[in-house]
Amino acid sequence: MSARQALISVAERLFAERGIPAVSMREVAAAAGQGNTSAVRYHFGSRNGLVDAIFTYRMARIDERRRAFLAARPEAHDDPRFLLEALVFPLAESIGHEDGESWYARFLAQVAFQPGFDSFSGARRDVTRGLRVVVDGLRRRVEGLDPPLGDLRITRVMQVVIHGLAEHEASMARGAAALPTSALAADLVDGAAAVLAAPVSSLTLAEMARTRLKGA
Amino acid sequence: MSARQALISVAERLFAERGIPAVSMREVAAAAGQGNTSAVRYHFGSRNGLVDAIFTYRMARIDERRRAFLAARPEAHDDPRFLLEALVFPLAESIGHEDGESWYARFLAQVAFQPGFDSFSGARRDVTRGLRVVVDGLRRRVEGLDPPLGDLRITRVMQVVIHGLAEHEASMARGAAALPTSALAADLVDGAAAVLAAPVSSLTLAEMARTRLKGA
DNA sequence: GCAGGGCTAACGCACTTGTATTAATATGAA
DNA sequence: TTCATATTAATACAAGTGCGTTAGCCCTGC
Repeated sequence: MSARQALISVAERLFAERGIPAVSMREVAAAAGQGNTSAVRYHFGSRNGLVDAIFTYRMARIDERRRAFLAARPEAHDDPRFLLEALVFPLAESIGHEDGESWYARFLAQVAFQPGFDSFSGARRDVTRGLRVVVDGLRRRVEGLDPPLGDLRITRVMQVVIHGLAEHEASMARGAAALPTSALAADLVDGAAAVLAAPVSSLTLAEMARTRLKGA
Repeated sequence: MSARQALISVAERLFAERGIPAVSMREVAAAAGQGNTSAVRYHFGSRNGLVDAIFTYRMARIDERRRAFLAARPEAHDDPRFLLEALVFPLAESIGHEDGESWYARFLAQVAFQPGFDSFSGARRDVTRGLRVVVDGLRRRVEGLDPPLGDLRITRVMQVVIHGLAEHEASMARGAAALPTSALAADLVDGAAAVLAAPVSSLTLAEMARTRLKGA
């Protein structure tokens, strides 16, 4: 394994276990077997460069599987449940039955919701082409709602999926997972579908109308 | 304002904005106007002590309102929607129309899902009595499901609510909130109710049966 | 062979960190 | 007032931090 690859793997684990800002670049280098204290700086430029590299390295394979999943049923691209499966399953596979433990979900949960982080810009764009298809499809699904509610639903689906997987990954790590990953993934799709299609209550409608009047 | 109180307020903001491990104790003390670099250590013992103090300080008022909300309708303690309102509204009020900006939701999102964190133990127990009523009520609601699924639903509700509020708080901070807090809170109840009551798909049932056989 | 460039090791520097110690000051009860 | 106690200020120190520089290594193309 190349030094660059070792740095990525080791950093992914340390970041997931202890939080990204809590890990020093020296420690990453040392844990990757590098005598050089500036190894991370040399290979990735900065801490953010390393974070990007981890994100991209894993997401490349995941999104590849996602595109394959989508391509298998082009006629179903308007079925929200199918889209959610395309969102969840490739992620779940990558944390489930690899040979050993996994850390990517916990890493992703820290990165994906940082203010200013954009999954579709820069070097990340190439490894989120499948994700974009999913998000666009889901967006079409919530077009009937008030625009602010629709956007909210999309983010909420992402939160449910990513934090749900991260929580599961942590449970597995401490040997306390109540379900195998495949079952959890299926349940996660159920939950995400429910969030997406949740009926808008009369209270919500009233509250939106009330505050809209007030604002005008 | 006492020094202790100033430290709590300032630390809450810094932790929310930059992440708990990324903020040094010196910086907290300095930002609170303390010349003493060991002020946090003196008042709270450690970083964790400070985190506990922030959690407790805010949660005391929030849970008080929650208990009042619950007490207003004792006959509705079996209505999941009412329980979710008791969960969400007091939290939402504390981040919505206070005079200024708020940071507690983002702080809470970092703390509440840390492995090993228990909202109901130690000094936190007193300020989560209302929360316990809610959780117990919700638990009764999911008794019909397979036990692992029920627990999963409860955690998922918590994730939706806390991360949903944190996201909203961050949006407000950058002036990009699509909805006022009261409307978002109502929508969050809709989402949480949907997650709680999401039907278990045939795929999930099949996956659970399959993997249970395999394990036996 | 051998020159060159990519990679690694070793080390330095200025600065920050948690932790501690001691002195000064505020506070409140007798 | 007076004195004990609680709080704050002013430093100190060893360890760790990001960042940078220099020198050696290995491997490939010529």
